[in-house]
Amino acid sequence: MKRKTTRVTSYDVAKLAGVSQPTVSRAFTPDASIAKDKRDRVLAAAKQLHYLPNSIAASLSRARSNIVAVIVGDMHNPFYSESLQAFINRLQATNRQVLAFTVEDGRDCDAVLMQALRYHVDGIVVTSANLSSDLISLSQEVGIPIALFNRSTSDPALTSVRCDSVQGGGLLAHAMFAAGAHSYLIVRGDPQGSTSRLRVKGFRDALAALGIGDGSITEIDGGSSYAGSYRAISNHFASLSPNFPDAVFAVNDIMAIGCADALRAKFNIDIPGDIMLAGFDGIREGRLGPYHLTTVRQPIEDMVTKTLELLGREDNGEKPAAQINCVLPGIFIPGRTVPGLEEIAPEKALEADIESISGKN
Amino acid sequence: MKRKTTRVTSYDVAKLAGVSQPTVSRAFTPDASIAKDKRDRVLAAAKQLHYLPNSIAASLSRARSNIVAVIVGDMHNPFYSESLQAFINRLQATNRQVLAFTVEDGRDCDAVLMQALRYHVDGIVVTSANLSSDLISLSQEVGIPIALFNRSTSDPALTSVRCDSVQGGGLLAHAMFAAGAHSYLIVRGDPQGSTSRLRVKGFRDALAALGIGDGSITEIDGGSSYAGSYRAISNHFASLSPNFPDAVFAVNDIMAIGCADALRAKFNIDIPGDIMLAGFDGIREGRLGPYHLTTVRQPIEDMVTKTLELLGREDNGEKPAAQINCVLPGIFIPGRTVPGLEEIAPEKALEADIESISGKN
DNA sequence: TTGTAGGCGTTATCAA
DNA sequence: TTGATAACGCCTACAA
Repeated sequence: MKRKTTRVTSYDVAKLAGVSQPTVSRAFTPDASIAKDKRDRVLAAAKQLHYLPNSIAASLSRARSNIVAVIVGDMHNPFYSESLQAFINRLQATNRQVLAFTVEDGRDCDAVLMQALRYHVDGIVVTSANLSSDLISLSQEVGIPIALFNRSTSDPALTSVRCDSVQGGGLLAHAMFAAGAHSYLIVRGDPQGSTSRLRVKGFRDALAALGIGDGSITEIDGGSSYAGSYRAISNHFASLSPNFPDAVFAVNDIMAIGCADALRAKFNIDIPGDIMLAGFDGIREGRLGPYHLTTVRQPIEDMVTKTLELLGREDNGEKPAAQINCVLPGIFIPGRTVPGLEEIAPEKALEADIESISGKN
Repeated sequence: MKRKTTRVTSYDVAKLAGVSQPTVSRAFTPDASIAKDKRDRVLAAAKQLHYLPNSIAASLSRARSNIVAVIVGDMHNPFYSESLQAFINRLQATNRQVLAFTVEDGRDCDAVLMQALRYHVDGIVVTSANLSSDLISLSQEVGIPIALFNRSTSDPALTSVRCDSVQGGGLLAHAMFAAGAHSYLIVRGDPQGSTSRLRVKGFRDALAALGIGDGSITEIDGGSSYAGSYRAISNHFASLSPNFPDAVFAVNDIMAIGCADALRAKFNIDIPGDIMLAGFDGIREGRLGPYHLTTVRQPIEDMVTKTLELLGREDNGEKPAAQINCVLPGIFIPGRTVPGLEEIAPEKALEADIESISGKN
């Protein structure tokens, strides 16, 4: 069976360079043992023929694709697009590729995961999505490591990397308490998700330690999105008119931004004059002029580093006996939405904020 | 030579199911001719063995990877992360994968492109990045189609899909003129990029046709980013104090947002009371409460459709004789930053705005 | 509809 | 250091 092959292969290069095909392969392998003159001759021939090594074939032969799958749950939340970007940058720098997937609302993550497994990727990063335990065991069967990003898990088989939600929530509670808040409104996120729950827990625990009783704390559901929290705030205050809290804690920045917009537009509330506000994540949008959100930044770069390290470790067969749950501390970012904080770095903060936001065309 | 193979292959499944290996392959091929009972038997065996077809091997054999590379220039600009998301969603729906790359400032796009070519992807989408003509011809040599997204080109060999910058700029000029603006400030983007230049051209041409002379128009460089335009506005008005224009046109939304923040924070200017403002792109952030930016939305979905269609067409060997430059019209989005527009859809606009923004955790 | 045989383009093994 | 040869796991062509 003959195929009309149109692509240039290593055999073509070998013939032109007067060497064997494996020698061509060696010429393109960094630390291969090959005479310098042969390598030069091969590379010259390759350039002349416009030869490019076929990574797909290499992957098949090497049983290693140099591809990492990144499954992003909600690209609407800038935190996740920032995370995706971080993964792409980091992997690109080490000559690995990112196979990117999105999943709507953590729904049919399984189908997507299956795709990734079929490509025999070196590892899979899952951000905020729900995977079935079937798929988890399948991935282990196949030998492809999975790591959860920004998500904790009770499944002992899963590795995860996340920011310390409890500690972060506590930092924000302390800041608002120190600024004089007595009554609090918490705008929750996804009730299924561990992230929202832990942030709320950290916040409440800290308040309790400070002597703030449950009677001074109200919780509402913010639907985990800008629109959801905008509506939640609108509805909540529309019903019991003047009963405004001193402080609002939204479990993530995009929701906090929704709260800010709703409070200002619907109720003409000054932030932080009338009500102070805090979010969580440290997304770039939170640094925009109208917000200057007080928040806790997730250390994305460090989290990415750790995630890839854990994936690589498992990939080398160092299957840990126990589950690894890496929890990194969050970084408190003072903003203008809690009074008395900006003084920490009056002008520098603004400049830093501006620099941290970009956007070319 | 024996390899200690650990993975389950189609041969294992074939043996268990009592069929030949190609039959296993057929069982996993949607429209293959295979008896129903055999397919069932194969699928049962596959499930039992946790067999997953190896897409890498399939790609090699089929000379077709079902992978499309998407090279994103600037993930800091939400327009590009939205575009990337659109590509991922669309391709995922048709069982294709996205190999995602980023390029800093369109600099060493070539290295990244080379990576993509090596994976023998089915096509490459390039958004806002500069590629050398060497690489372009190489890709043609190799037979991998490239399409530019949101970028025009003079290179006759390149296919491109973009929004009509000239028409869009014109729409915004008309809107601001109709709202009573006599003097204009244009905040430019990347001077190298065609996008910024064409948007400015469309804007200026329309103004000229309306009788606004060059003397009433000032142009400054906004550095193509939030930070750049924030600084540009700050510097520009700091020097010649009270000489404020009636209207500001920033060539993209993220820059317009930077302008809005600077105008408000540094000069206490009311938008649109003192100065009206317009952007371009239609990013989600522009819909946030404090902005409600008047802008022209790029029809991302249609652009993605068109891009993939053109890539597919070339992939089927239908190499067009001439360059294809697809230009789709932009959609005028009335916002609150130009007076007298919101009346078009008073309450519905806001609701629509809220719905268009999400963000789960 | 099914099986046999060969090829996709590389890397790994082993002997020279 | 180099070359012959055998995998890698699948798909395609062809014959049965």
